[in-house]
Parts: sequence; structure tokens; C-alpha cells
Amino acid sequence: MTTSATRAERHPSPRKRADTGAARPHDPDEIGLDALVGHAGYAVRRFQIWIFQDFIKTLGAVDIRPTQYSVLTVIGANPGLSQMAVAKRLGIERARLVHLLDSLEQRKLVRRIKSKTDRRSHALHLTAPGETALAKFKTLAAEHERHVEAKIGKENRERLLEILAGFT
Amino acid sequence: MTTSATRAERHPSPRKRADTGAARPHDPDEIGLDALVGHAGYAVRRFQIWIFQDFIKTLGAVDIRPTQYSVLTVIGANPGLSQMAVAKRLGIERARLVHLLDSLEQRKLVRRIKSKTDRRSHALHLTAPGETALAKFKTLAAEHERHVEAKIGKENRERLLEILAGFT
DNA sequence: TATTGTTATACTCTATAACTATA
DNA sequence: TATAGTTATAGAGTATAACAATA
Repeated sequence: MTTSATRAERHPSPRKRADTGAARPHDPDEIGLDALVGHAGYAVRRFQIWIFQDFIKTLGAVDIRPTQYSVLTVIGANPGLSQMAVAKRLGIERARLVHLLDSLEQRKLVRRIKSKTDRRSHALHLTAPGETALAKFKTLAAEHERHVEAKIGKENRERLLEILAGFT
Repeated sequence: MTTSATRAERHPSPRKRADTGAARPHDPDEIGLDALVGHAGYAVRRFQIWIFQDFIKTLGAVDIRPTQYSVLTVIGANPGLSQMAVAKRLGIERARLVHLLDSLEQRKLVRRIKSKTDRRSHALHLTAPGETALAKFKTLAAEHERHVEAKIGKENRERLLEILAGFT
């Protein structure tokens, strides 16, 4: 652990009070996280929630959520992919991708085209309006990314991308 | 962007093929992420999923999930907190905390004690078995943390904690 | 009036299982 | 028999709203 002078450490023996049932108004800043401070998962989770909320808000006008954006981006860059290929690449359950594509197809952003060589599978393509829309989404997503940069700093964001490059 | 030679960059003009409906068997490693590569949120989300899965697996024998662990840890370090205080500190909806505490109380790990000074609120405490159990959970959580360290490296994990110190 | 805990609803996401039509 | 897409279900998690008891 490298973080120093954390809140938890200001509560070295928090259980001293034999308080039972008494009201204890806590200043939220005084509530120690104890062992959570040493867990990367805790901070990563809180950060991920912050990022997604900003993404959803920034792309709110076009009603696109992070998972929808990732699906559209991958189809746009790799037209003709099957649903299985997209699901595997993005770590989405194939059952869930069905509903995601239903929604994107209803919005006329994506088409499912029956494969001629393997009639079990669909080749996924963006529609022409889908291509246009995705370009707009990418512009807004870039704006969101600038919010991330403003939040944690330019260098920290770049380090983060390097550290997590294996999780893609 | 600092990540170099990414997969996306190996697909400079991916839409060249006017392929429509043809089968295209893709090697999963050949599917480019395009713009996703530049989004911190994408990597953070994939990493967070990996971490939670490892946590759930490592603490599977004691049937404790990340959120339950965070609630128990905060109550253990700050006995007497109200439900509102815990919910605010951890960013959990108070409505959801009700169910989490119902489960932890049924398992005799936590007690809700009526406050005498504010009869609307409950003071939260670990039971004696709860204290013992939490010590065991912390040992297993530390083991999980070593898995994280092994996955991304000791220095990277420490940098990550520093970068995300604000999200706690 | 405002707050604490509770109940309820809806929607997202994850994890399965089973079904169909193809291979 | 195995795979692609689909349908269905269950549980976690998020986001709300409304209610009773209490402040």
C-alpha cells in the first residue's frame, strides 16, 4: 500500500466505544474505510461508476449507453461479424446481445443479414444512418473522455490506459 | 493516447469490403476495437469485471460478495453507524442497503439496534460471530488482492491506487 | 416540513438453461 | 454431436417513488 495518511489510519482502534444503541451522528468524512483502502477493486468500482454516469449523461441527448456504444463501434470497424464474434470480443453474453441488437435494429442503426454460407448466423452491419449516427456518438464520446482527463489528469489517464492495456 | 500498435490501428480502413451477407469467420484476435481503445472507461470496466469475478471466486467458500464485504468492513470499523451513514459513505442506495442488511442480519453477522436518541434510525453493529467472520473474510480478501497484484504487477497496482485515491 | 427506514416498481446487467435450425 | 441465435428465468445492482414513524 502506498496511499498514506488515509482516513482509515486515523481510526486505529475504532471499536473502543462500547456503544450499543446510542445515536452517533457521524461526519461522513470521518467514517473510515479500513481495509477497503487497500483494495484496488473498491477504487476501480467507484471510478467505473463515475465514468459510466458521465458517459450516460454526456451521450444522454442521443440516448446511447456504454454497451451500445461498444457494440456499434465494433460493428462499424468490422462489418460482417457474427453475433457470437461480437459477443466474445466484448465479453457480452450472447443472450444479452440479442436484446441489444433488437433495440439497435429497431432504431435502424444496425442490420442483421442472414449469412449465405452458414444459415445459422447473421452478418452484422451498420445502416447508412447508423454510420452517420456513430460518427456523432464518437464525437460525444470524445467529449466524455475529456471529462475523464479533467477528473484524474492527463498523465494519470494515460498511465491508466497503459496499466490496463491487457484488459481489452 | 499512449498505447501503441493496438489492434485497432491494424485496421486502418476496415470498411473496404463491400461484403453483405457473406460469412466471414473472424479470428477473435483480429477484431479491432477501433475508438474503444482510446476510452479509459472500456478498460476500467473490463478490469473491474475481472476483479469482481476473482473476488467472488476467492471468497466463494464463505459466500461473501464485494458489496457485502464493504458493508461489513465499514460497520466493523465504525460501530454504531446509521443505515443512512453507511449508504452515503459507500455510495449504495439506502433502499438497497435494507436488503443487504436483511441478509447479513439473517446470517447473524450484523445487528440493527434501535437508537434511543433518534427513534427513526438504527445503530449498526457486528455480532461476536460477525467479528470473527470478518477477520476471516479479510484474510481471503488479502489473498484476492495478491491475485490482482500478480495480474497487473506490484508497481502498477500501487500506481492505480494512487491515481484513483480520490474515488473512495 | 424533512429525514430514516421500508416497500415496491422498473430497468440494466450477469449467469444459466433450454429450445430451433442449422452444421 | 456441436454451434448460432433465441427465449426464458433468476439474481445483483441501479434508480425512483411513495409510505409510516419520527424529528
